[in-house]
Amino acid sequence: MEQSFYDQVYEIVRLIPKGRVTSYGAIAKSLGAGGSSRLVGYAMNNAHGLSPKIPAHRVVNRNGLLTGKFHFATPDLMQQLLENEGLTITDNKIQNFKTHFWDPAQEL
DNA sequence: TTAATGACCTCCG
DNA sequence: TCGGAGGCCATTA
Repeated sequence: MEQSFYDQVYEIVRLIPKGRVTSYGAIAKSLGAGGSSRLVGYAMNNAHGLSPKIPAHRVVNRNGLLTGKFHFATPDLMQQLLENEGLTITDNKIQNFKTHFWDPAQEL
């Protein structure tokens, strides 16, 4: 199987530095698929059993909201992981999201 | 090949 | 300000 959109997503997600977060749309856009923001989330669905582990908890929606937290082993896992990275989560939302935002296109 | 799905994003009321 | 509906596009069955 050739390097599909998935692999691109996985690679970028793995490049997310500790304590940083990004959005699905930003990843999709950096891949040149601006409109396929949903594909990023879809890829994450398969990223569950991949190795090395994909820090999907560092990927949130445009509002910095933990929309996909229910897809983790436990809904609290995502928030806990982010807090463990030094981030602050309130109401399933990342505080200072803009400050901790990591733009893949900026690194690539 | 066709049809259905999805951890999103944006617009309209 | 809040809620609902549509659109994008690749992957899977």
